[in-house]
Amino acid sequence: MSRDPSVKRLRLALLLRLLHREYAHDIEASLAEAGFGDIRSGDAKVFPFVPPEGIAVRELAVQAGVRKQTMAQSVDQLEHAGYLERRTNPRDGRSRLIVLTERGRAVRPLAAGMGDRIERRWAELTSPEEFETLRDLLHRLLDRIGQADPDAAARLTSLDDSHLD
Amino acid sequence: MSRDPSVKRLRLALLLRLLHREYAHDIEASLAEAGFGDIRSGDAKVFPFVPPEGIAVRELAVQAGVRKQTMAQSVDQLEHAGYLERRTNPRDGRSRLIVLTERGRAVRPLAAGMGDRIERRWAELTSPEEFETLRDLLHRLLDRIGQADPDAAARLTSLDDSHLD
DNA sequence: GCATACTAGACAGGTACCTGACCATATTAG
DNA sequence: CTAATATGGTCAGGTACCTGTCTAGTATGC
Repeated sequence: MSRDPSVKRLRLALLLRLLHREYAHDIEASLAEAGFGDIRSGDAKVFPFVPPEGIAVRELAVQAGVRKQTMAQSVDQLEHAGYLERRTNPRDGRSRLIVLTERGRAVRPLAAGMGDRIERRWAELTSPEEFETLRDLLHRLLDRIGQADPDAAARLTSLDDSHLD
Repeated sequence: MSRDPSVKRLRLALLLRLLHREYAHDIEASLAEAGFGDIRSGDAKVFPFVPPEGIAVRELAVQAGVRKQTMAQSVDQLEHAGYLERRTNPRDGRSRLIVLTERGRAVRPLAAGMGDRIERRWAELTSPEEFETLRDLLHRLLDRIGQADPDAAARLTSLDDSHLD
């Protein structure tokens, strides 16, 4: 793992931010190309987690690693755009079941594969081994941070899907 | 680099986001602890780049890796809170020079060291070698993305400080 | 069987970024 | 020296998250 001293050592935070932004741009481009330009990149994360029988907003939030309020906002957007519906949950009056509409079902396979495709493309830009190493290192670092700091652990619960909020 | 199959493989985007959020939380905690609770984490990035003779907003933005509009917002905040001033630039009527106030100068050394301290702490949570590898891999991946895609390259100019906007 | 938690979701508001359009000043080219 | 162009800064508006608080339903404990 050679270190090139001619390259300015950028702050880690900047590297993380730039890479995350590229990811979002890629998602957006994929959606637009497939004719779903009205889905915003942040909302695409919903689709892979909506099963045919429906799912609660809270559970969706845990799966996607965001707060329930953030997920509720995405669900609002997608409901408005006609990709999904909120149904009452006959088994729990507080909860509502999110289900895909016809239109939403058309997006599902695309959305599920999108993240994989981007990661595969990136893996090929360096090397698959290098990319897996990168993922492992990020994961390990997050785990260690969570172990070292209970507050951080609470924020990182999405890693082991205990509860959020 | 052992890969533990029992750990759920999280989407790269989620790992990046969570780690970036932890970084921001740490910055915030450091500021609050040092008595600068009125500085928001995103604005802290300004301090390390303001030299005694002053600097233009645009140049600050390049250094920090954000758009000039974003930097202008941070400068507004910090000016309001009394950490810096905008002076007219005698050499260019369009430009204004950002300089630290007395109060701002008190923050500078702290702000400059904060990022380093967090990175050092994180490096110790795994191992310094592992952390440097992580940084290198992030950097390499960004470089490759920039090489492969001119559009991405344009967004990533902060890596080689050519122009933004 | 009713008071006391606990939960799902909604509502309000904030942060750290982003894009696009615009204006005033500076630079350059004919 | 003027016209075209480039640049620094601002204004307006949007996105993807966040925190805190509230309400309405549900589950539990005596």
